[in-house]
Amino acid sequence: MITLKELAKKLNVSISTVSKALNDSSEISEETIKRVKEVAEIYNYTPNKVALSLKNSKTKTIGVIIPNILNHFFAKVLYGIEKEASKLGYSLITCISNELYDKEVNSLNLLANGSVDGFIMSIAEETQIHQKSDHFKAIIDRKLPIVMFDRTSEKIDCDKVIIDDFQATYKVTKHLLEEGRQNIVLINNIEELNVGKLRTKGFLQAIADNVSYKNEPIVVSTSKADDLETAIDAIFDTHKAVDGIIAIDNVSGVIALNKAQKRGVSIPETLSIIGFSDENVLQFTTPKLSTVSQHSQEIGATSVRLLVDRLESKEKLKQTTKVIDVSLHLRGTTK
Amino acid sequence: MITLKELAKKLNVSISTVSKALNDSSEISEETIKRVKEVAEIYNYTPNKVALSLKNSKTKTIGVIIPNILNHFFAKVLYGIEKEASKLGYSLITCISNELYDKEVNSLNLLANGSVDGFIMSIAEETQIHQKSDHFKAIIDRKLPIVMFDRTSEKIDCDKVIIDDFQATYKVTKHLLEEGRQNIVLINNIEELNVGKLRTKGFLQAIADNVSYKNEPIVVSTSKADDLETAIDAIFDTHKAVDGIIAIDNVSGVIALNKAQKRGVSIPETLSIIGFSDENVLQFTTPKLSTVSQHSQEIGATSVRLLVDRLESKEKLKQTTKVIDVSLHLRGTTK
DNA sequence: CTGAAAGCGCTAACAA
DNA sequence: TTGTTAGCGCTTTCAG
Repeated sequence: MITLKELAKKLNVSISTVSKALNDSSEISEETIKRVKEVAEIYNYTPNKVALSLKNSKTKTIGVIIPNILNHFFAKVLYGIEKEASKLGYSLITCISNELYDKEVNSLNLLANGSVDGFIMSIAEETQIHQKSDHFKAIIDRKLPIVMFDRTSEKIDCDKVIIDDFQATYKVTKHLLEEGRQNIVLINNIEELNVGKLRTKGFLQAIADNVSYKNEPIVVSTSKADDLETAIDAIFDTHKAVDGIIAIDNVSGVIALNKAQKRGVSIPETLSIIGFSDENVLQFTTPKLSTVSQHSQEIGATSVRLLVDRLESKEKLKQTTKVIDVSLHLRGTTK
Repeated sequence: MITLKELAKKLNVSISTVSKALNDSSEISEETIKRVKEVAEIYNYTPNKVALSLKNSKTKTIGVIIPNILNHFFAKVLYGIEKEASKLGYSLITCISNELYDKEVNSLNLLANGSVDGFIMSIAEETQIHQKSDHFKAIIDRKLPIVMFDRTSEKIDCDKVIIDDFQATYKVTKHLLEEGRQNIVLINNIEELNVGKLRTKGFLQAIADNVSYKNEPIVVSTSKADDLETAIDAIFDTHKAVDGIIAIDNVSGVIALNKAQKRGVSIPETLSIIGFSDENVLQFTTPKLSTVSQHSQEIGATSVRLLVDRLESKEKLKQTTKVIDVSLHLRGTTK
C-alpha cells in the first residue's frame, strides 16, 4: 500500500498538499490537483482505512452478531444487512454467538474496542432464557448504539426491528378457523424465546375470539424433544382429529407435512399446514408449504437504516421500534 | 472508551509507564504495575483496536468473501471459519459477492486498504465463468494473502482448500455400480463451475472404468433451466429406465427424491439417489437422503489455519493445497 | 497556493 | 524505574 508520504516524495510536494489535492480542496491549484491525481492513479493510491478510522473516530463498520448462521432466517437477514450496508458504504464485522451468552458478551466486548461504530444483533437463546441484559447496557453506555432484530429485550432501550409475532399467528389461526378447522395444533419448537411466547399468545387469542370453535386449543412444545421428527410424528397419534397445524419455527412445518403425507393424510383436504419457513424449503415439498413470510431481508435492511440514521444524524434520535409486516402466503397446504 | 492518556493523568504518571505496566513490562516496578492495573480495571480500559492496527500494521482481521450466504454449504463453511478464527483471536469482515464479478472486485479492493490482513474466499460464479483472475493477482501483489476454498482458480498461486471432487463422484458412482445400477443419471446444476466439471468427470471415469456397465453415461445439465423442479421431474419421462441418480449440487438430490416418490418409484429398491446436500435437509425427507459429506465446517477451519499460519510465520511458506476428505453417508436412498 | 505541525491512541527505542 | 519522543497514515489548523 502506497502512502501519502511516499506520493509526496515522488511529487516533491508536502504531504498535506497531496492530501488536500486528493480531496479537491479549493486551497490547491487546478494544476497541482491534476498532477497529484495522476500520480496517485498510477500508484493506485487508496487512503488507509485504519488511519482514517483513528483520525475520525469512526470506522464505517457495523458489528453484526447472529445467533445461528445455519438457520436460514438469520442467513437471510444477514444477506439483507450486507446488501444495505454495502449500499450505504459500511462494512460488516460478523460474529456468531452460537446461541451462547458467553460468546455474545465476548463478541460485544471484542468489537466495542473501537472496531465498529455500532451493532446489529439478535439475542442468543441462552441470553434470553436467563434474561441477561447488563452486557447490552454496558455497550450502550459506551455510546455504541445497538439495533436489535427479531429477538429483542424489553429491558433495553434501543432501536428494534421486529415482526408483529402476535398478529402473525392471530392471522394464521383466523385463516384456519375460516377454513372451518376445529382441531388446530400449534407446534412450538422455540418456547424459550419471546417470539415463541408471543406467537403462542396470538394463536390462543384468535381461538378465544372465535365463538364457534368447540375444542380447547392445543399447543405442543417440542423444544426439549431429543428428536423433533418423532415428536411431530407423535402428534398424529395423540391428536387423531387434528385438521390444522401451525408451525411457528423454521422447519417444523415441513416435517409435519412429511409425516402427514407418510400417514396418507390428504392435504389440504383433511389437514391444513402453515409454517414460518423461508421460501428455500418450497422446492422440497409437494404440495408447497403455505407460510408466513417474515420478510427477513427487509428486517436486515431496516436494521441497517435505523443504525446508520442514528450514526450519521447530528441530533439525538429517539429510540424507535419498527414493525415489519408479515404476509400470509397461501400455497398448497391450505385451502 | 478511556485511553492511556486519560489513565496516565489519573495516575499522575506518563503514558508510556501506563502502557508498559499494562503489558507487564519488566521495566516497571511491581508496585506501579499493580496500581496501574487497578485503575485500568476500574475504568474498564481496553486498548483501542484501531490504534493498535495502525501501529502494528496488522489488524488481526480476516476478510471473508462468500458467493451466496443462502446456500447452506457456504453458510456452514462460514460457521467453520468464524469458529476457528475466533479461537485464534481473529475477527471476520464478511462480504457477500452474490455470485457477481463486480461485487467481488469491489469487496476485495474495499478491504485491501488496510482493513484486513488477508482473505478467505470462494470465487463468484460470474468470475469463474468469465475466467477472470487479474483482481486476485492485484491483491496478492499488495502482499495480502488469499486462501481460496471450494471454488478455486488454477491461474492463481495461493493456498487452497478443496475437496477431491473427481474422487467424490468416482466413489459415489462406483457405489451405485456395485449396487448393480445400469442406468445412472448425473444431475448437474452447476456446470459452469469447475467443481461441477470435475464431479462430472469423476462420474464419467467411474463408468468408463467399469466393463460391465452397458449403457452410455447420462448427464443432465439443469443450470439454465428456469425451473429446476420441472427439469428434474422430466428426467423420469426422458429416462424411463433410470435406476440411479447422482445430484452434485446442494438441492437437486432432495428434489429428485420428492419427484420419484410422487411417481411411486420405490426407493431404494428400484432407484438409488445420492446427493451433495448438507445434513440440514435430512429432516425433510423419508427415507433420509444418502449424501456425500463435504465436511464444510472443516473446510472453513482449515482455511483459517492456512491463512493464519502464513500471516504469523516468519519465513515465506510455500503455497499449499489442502484436500479435505469426503465421506459417503449411505442412508435410506441407497441399498 | 503550499507547507509545517499537531493530534487520533498506541508502542518502543532511547534518555534520564 | 520512569519519562520523552518519534512514528504508524491521515486530516486540518495555522503560518508562510
